[in-house]
Amino acid sequence: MDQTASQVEWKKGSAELLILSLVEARPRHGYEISKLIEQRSGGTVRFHVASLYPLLYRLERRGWLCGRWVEKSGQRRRRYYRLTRQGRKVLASQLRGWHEFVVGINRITEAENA
Amino acid sequence: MDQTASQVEWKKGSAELLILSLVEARPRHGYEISKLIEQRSGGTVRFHVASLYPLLYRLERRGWLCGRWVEKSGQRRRRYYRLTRQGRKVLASQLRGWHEFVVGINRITEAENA
DNA sequence: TTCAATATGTTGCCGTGCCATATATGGACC
DNA sequence: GGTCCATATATGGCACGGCAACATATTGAA
Repeated sequence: MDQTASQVEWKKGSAELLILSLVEARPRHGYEISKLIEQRSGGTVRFHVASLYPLLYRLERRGWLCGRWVEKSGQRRRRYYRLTRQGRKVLASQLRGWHEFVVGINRITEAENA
Repeated sequence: MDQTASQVEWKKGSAELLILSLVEARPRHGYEISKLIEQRSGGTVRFHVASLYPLLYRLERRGWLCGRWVEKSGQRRRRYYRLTRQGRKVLASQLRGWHEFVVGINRITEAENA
C-alpha cells in the first residue's frame, strides 16, 4: 500500500475525475471529498490538501463545480461544491476517456503475455 | 479518439510501465516502441519523441533497461533496449501498482452509481 | 525531386501533485 | 487548564513528466 514513484505520477489528472464523481450525487466539501477518496480506494489513492483545494477552485473557475459556504454552529465553516450541468457533461466525457485509457494500457501490457 | 486534456495527464507515469512491458519479451528500439504503443492501444495512447527518448535514457541510467546500437545496411542505426533483471522486478511491481490504482479509481467513480 | 516513413535527438514551456507551513475550532483525556 | 488529535481551509515554491517545435539523416515510392 506504499506510494511508489509511479503511483504519484499516475494520479496526475485523476483527481479531477474523482472529485467530479464524488459530487455527482450530492454536494460535498473539500475535506469530505479527500476522506472519501482515501476510504473508497482502500488507502491506495490519496490527495494532499495542497492538491485538492486549488483543484476545487480550478474546477469552480471552469464552471464545472459551484461552491457555497455553509456555516453551522459547533463546526467550522465548510464550502460545499455541487456539480453544474456543464460539469456533468465533463464527468461523462472523462469517464469515457478514463475507461478507454485503461483498456489501451491493458492491451499493451497484456499483449506480451497473451 | 481525441486527446482530451485529462488524457494527457493520465499518461503521466504510464510510459514507464508501457516501455518496460514492451521490451519484456524481446529487445526493441524507440521508434518501434512508440509505434507499438499507438497500434496496440488503438490510437488511444501515444507518446511523442520528446517524451520517449529521454525516458529511455532515464530507464537505462536507472539500470532497468540496457541499450545497444545495431547497424544494418539499408536502414538507419537503431538503439535496441532489453529489460535487465532489475527492470523485470520493477515491471512486476509497477504492474501490481497499476492494477491496484485502477481498482481504487474505479471503486470511487462507481460507488455513486452502484 | 519531392514527399512520406523511418529513426533519433534537444530546448524550453506548462500543468499537476507534493512538501512545508499556516490558521482555526471542537472534543477527549489527564 | 493544558495538550493532543480530528476537522476544515489555505498557500508559496518545488519537482517531474509530457508536449510543441525544431533538428538531422536515410530509404523508398510517386
